[in-house]
Amino acid sequence: MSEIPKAYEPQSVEEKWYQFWCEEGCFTADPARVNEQRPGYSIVIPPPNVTGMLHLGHVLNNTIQDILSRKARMDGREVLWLPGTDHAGIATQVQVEKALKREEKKTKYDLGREEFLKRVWAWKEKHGGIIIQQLKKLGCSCDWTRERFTMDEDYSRCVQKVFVDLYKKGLIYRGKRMVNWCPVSQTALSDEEVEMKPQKGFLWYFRVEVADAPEAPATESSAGEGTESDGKDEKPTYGPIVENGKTYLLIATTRPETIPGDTAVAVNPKDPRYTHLVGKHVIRPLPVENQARIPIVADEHIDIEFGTGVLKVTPAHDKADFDIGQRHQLPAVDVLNPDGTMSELAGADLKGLDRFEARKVAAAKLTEIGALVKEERYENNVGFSQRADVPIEPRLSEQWFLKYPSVKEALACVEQAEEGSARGSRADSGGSPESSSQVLKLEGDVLDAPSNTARGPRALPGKMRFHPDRWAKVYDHWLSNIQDWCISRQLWWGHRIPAWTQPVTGPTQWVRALPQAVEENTPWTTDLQSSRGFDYSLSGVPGHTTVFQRYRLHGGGPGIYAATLSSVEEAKLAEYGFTQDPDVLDTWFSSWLWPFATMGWTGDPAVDAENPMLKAFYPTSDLVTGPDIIFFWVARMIMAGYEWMGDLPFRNVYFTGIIRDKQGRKMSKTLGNSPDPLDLIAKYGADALRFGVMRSAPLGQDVLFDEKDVELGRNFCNKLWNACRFRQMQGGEVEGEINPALLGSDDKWILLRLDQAICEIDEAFADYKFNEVTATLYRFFWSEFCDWYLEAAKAAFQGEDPARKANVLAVIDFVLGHMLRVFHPFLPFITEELWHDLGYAEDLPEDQGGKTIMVAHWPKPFDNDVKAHYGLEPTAEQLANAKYDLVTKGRNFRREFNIPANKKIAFALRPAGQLESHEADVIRLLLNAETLEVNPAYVPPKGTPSAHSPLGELYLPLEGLIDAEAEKARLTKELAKVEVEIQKVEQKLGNENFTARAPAHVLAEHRQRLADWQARQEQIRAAVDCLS
RNA sequence: GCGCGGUUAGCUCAGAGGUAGAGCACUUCCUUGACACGGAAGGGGUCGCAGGUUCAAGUCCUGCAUCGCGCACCA
Repeated sequence: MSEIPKAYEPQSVEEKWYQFWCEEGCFTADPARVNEQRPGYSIVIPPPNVTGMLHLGHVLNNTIQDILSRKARMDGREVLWLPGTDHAGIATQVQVEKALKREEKKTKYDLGREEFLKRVWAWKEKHGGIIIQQLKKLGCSCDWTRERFTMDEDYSRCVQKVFVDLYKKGLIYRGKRMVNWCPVSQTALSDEEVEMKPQKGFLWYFRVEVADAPEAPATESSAGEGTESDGKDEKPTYGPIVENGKTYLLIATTRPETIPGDTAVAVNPKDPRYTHLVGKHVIRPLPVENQARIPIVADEHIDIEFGTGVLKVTPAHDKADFDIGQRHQLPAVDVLNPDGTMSELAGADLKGLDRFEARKVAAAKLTEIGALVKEERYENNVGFSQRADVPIEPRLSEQWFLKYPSVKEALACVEQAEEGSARGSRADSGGSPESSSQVLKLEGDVLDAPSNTARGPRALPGKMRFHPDRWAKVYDHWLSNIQDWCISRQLWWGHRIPAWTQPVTGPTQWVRALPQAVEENTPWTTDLQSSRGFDYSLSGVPGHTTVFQRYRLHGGGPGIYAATLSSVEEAKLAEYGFTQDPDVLDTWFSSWLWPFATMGWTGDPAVDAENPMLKAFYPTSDLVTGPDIIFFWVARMIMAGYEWMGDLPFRNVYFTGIIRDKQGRKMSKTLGNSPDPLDLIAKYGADALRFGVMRSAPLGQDVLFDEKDVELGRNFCNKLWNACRFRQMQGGEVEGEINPALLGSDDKWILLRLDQAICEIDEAFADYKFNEVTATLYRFFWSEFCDWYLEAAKAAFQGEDPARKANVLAVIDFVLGHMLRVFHPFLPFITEELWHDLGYAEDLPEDQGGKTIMVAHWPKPFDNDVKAHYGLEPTAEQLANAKYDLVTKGRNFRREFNIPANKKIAFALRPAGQLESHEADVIRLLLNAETLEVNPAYVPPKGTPSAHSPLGELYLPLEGLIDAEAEKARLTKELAKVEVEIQKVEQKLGNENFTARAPAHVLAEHRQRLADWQARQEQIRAAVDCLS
């Protein structure tokens, strides 16, 4: 034991212990140690981007994972918290491209693919470890020996394997379709990467001439626009315009620049205004040099109410239009380049312009040719690229798609917490895998045995639970309506698609080139109808195969696709004239394998069945992540888990809230409202940051972050530090034996409070309510242990009884020893430091806290034997409570009568019964009294303030110093309050319905309450009498 | 449009049928031998609104208001 400094200084402590834990291998999981007595517990980290920097979201997320991991270790489980990063395709590539431009003024094309990728790897080696280092500062107990990266060789192989497997199953296909195109990143995106945002723009109304209109009836309105009768909101009505014998249609659009791409206009077949024109043609106004005739088609999709009821159809640049085009066999004219500029086909006026510039020019052009009728301000939802924050461009493009596998299983496994039946599963998870901790039987003090509480809404066997469970509904909805996943990205950084292609130029070309067997067995497939591929070994080397499919694109030529994992086969394919697909896979197509690809999964069932890591740690126990990636990641991992492991990937998913600033705004770099967690750690300490964040993060709510929370965390640590320092300053034997015979009411009270706290904490843990745990920790340690128990203990320390003093020390050690352990998951550093400083590690076996508090046993609530042994009967608690109540009232006198807090004054107590002298000593000390005269026959001088308690009457005899009138006023005020309470209770008890129907214990409680208030009333009245 | 969440003390949030809670902020007093990153004592709420169920409603039900978040092809 060394002297500890007055204020807690986290920096050196944190550094020292983190290094110690790592050097001693405290975080390293060993699958060989897993058995019935020692169940495995596992979490895979949601891999942060290699480009990433730690932000408060990471702090929240990873602190929770660390708490779960550390708690599980103390529960006696073998814990794997598996860390790593993902390669973040677009984000990383963009960063490196930017750096390249800045430093060398070059583009990736200047370097070429291979050289560019070298640069990305170099960049990754240099910057990729930053976030990992930051997680270490936070205290994360990840198994760093098993750190993974999604581009690791083994991991990449898993990705390829999965691709070929799905391809072979006919679930992956290539198709020419409308995709979400990001003109900045110049790649396709999945639907999930598109964010709808309201945009202010214009609705342009322009007219087009019907080229082959029937003779206009004379009665036809000649105006295209009218207004509906006399309504206040003048809602224009539209119809064909007849003017000078010509018929025109009025069309509303937000995107006039795409007019050159229009290949039809469409109306609803039920729209009487236009039915006679269906089948006719209009003259497309742009480009002016190419005013083509395009048909008027009838399609149900058109909303009669919207705009003019006429829709321009641009199959190449709108998803809905594309579908209409399919239904009516319309050509698609692509008027945009991949970078968002207008193409040749857009015509001379627009060609080369950026799409937004072109929009203005197109509108001007319409005005110029007299086609524009009007423009109005308009707000609509536009899809934005999440990554580049620019409007996406729906674009017809050839991409790889995936029909999601194992959807049925994924839908079935997540328990929907509905009213009724599902509620039943809340109770004991008797048969659940989580209860495997119940088989734990560890020797030692009952108080030291690990907790085996497995209450709460944990998942049933084979099932999964979301916390909070409302996300199950969101998940369910998404999974029930999913579209095929566009998995190819036009990037260089990522997993290159292991598919090779060769277009078929002539009817027999490929047949000559490839072996007969391939031709005969290779099925045809299209993007609408898939089938299983044909497996063949081109090289003839055993175990090396290629999967072939013959492919016909929509409106395109036929081709052959081949997918293989084998480099030997790849060489052969090259020989036969195949080229590898240049694209890479969506990053999520690799992260969805994270829970098992990180554990050495190979895809070979025989090998995987013998994999000790998978056997010990799959399925993982808990996943902690943000709800913003429920579709991107969580749902897809569940599908992958079923598809390749035949089992769900995790049992519980904890969804964190989103961290916002104290005004409720999202954290963002541009707002500058996102504090750097490392600064906070430097200023307050990692424990303080952890505690502060956890304290303000209720389950299922967003977190409004305030630096004050971290300050509070620091204060808490400092308080803990000083409480332990106080203990240390008392000296004496460490963790002496507690003698039950010497326990006073305060000792018993704090032991009961400790028991209560442990119960509450276990319960909150079972429900993943971490902020409730912190609330209990805070209350128990600060409001109960420090404010009352330590203060009361000073009476023994100042007293003359060495046996009592030693016993109080033993109680303090007992409580602190338990407290440090329940604090440990939240405050790993300071608890480890104090654990050793106070000498609690000394007598314990190495693997039970002797080396580190990390594996000290989690405290267990007291059983009846323990309670009986220490005499922890409810009356002990009542006596202590009565004492504290009396003390509070006594202290209140100081304020009422303006007596400075530091002035020692004399009190007198007329006890209601027997009061042991050391109990009186405690009261005297807590009152900061000069003396406390305990006298059953005490008669107070007139005008003496008094307070009533079950322990007796407390008096403050300050002759001459007390203003009798003021005291009378005080008592009268209190009397009024008491009378209000009496009235309330009497009213209730006077209600026959209440007395007849309320349960007995409620009734009894009310009667007791009334009696208490009435006694109080009497006492105050007596006191008032005494004053006059 | 559909779905989900919030609305409780000045602020941030707990509480889910039986006497309204915490932290911060505020007021007064206190550098007393663990801690001023501290101690003591206080003040402060008709629990968004309106109905209903109940002996009893922040708590359960129905509607409404309001803020926020998902999902959705209205040009």
